[in-house]
Amino acid sequence: MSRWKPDGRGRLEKAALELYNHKGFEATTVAEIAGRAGLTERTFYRHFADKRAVLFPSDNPLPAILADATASAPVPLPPLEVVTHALIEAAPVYEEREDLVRQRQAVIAANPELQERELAKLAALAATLTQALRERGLDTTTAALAAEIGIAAFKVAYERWINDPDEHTLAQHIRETLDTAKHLTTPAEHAAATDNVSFTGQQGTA
Amino acid sequence: MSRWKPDGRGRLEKAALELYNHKGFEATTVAEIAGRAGLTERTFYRHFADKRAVLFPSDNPLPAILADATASAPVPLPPLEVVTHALIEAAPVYEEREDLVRQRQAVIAANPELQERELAKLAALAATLTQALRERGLDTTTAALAAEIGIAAFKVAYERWINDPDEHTLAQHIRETLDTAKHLTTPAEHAAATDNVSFTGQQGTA
DNA sequence: GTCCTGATGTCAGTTCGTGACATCACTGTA
DNA sequence: TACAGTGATGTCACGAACTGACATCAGGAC
Repeated sequence: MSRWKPDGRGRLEKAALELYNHKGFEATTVAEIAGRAGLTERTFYRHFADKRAVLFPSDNPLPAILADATASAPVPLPPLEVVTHALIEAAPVYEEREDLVRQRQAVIAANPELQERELAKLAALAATLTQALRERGLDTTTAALAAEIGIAAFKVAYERWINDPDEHTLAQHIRETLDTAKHLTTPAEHAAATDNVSFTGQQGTA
Repeated sequence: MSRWKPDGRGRLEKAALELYNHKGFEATTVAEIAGRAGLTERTFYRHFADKRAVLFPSDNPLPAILADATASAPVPLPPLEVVTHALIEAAPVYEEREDLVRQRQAVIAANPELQERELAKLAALAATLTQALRERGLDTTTAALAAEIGIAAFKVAYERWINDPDEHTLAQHIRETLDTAKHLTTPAEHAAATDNVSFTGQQGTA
């Protein structure tokens, strides 16, 4: 028989997610994770760069999907439509793993360190999109702007998807959010649509 | 005479920036910073939450400026114009400290950990903007979207300002970038403006 | 069979970050 | 003038995050 139980990496991922959920990210030590997976701390660091990386898989398919979708979009499409197309192509990656994504998101939402890492990952996706748009012939600024705005809209759409359970698909939220974005420069009835203004008194100057 | 030299915090900030510049962020230990400032490591942590915080001042005036400018903008303005107005109001904070800002940015650009923190700070600004927009009567989604798009555009404008020395002011870059954003959904001559397409072959799948 | 490879273990060390307690110039007050 | 209180700092001890160097040893290649 084999010298070790198979898929050490998978066991570490599973153990980490369980512990992060059960007792919180900060309160969980790497030694605990490794122990639960039947491995040592040192081995954890052979699979993951740090304690946070275990939640951010390195075999992430999103960059490739975004790059391919951007490259293959019809040529006459305006930049933000290309980005919208690419993001909708990527949506199934989330939708197909909904349970895991939600569990993961709950852990991230509870910890600022993990939120930082999440933002970094999104920024990396924006960089991927930027490069792919440049390869379509866009100048650097336009490419970067379309990419960053696309990711900005994705953030909002993703949060809505997470918070409005099975109301819509993520792809639908992305489509709707980017449609909303188009009207942000017209002086329509944006103001005081309803009176549900929250007078909390705090300014959120964190 | 006083028991200690005055402005320990300031000395720590100065020492940290010098060392981060000179030998890099990672290679600099907190003990070194404290030593150079004539203090101890423990005292460093009384002034700053961690090694990175020394580059991100806690008395940051930006949230208040953005919140105030958002609250005081003319009512009939479309959401993205309100955000543009607020960002331009905030620009002098950077422009007035240009030397320090550039030095700080060089350090951040050289280190992923610091880039993460920078992204987190920008996300906090987006949250501040979102709240201020909601208090103007915008619904949550529109507010969040306008705020995130504004910050996305700010990122691009800021990077252009940093890289194009004294070409334009930051405020001008912000204005131009957000003007560009308005045309991102129209199928104009975005494609192949010139032939400076870079065929690097790599997909940037980091 | 022997050699090599690769995933893991062991161990020692550095650095980050924190809690607990000590010090002592300065400040106010009787 | 004495004396208590305050606050910025120092000292010490410690847990936990990472890392480099070397050891182990099943299984596959030849």
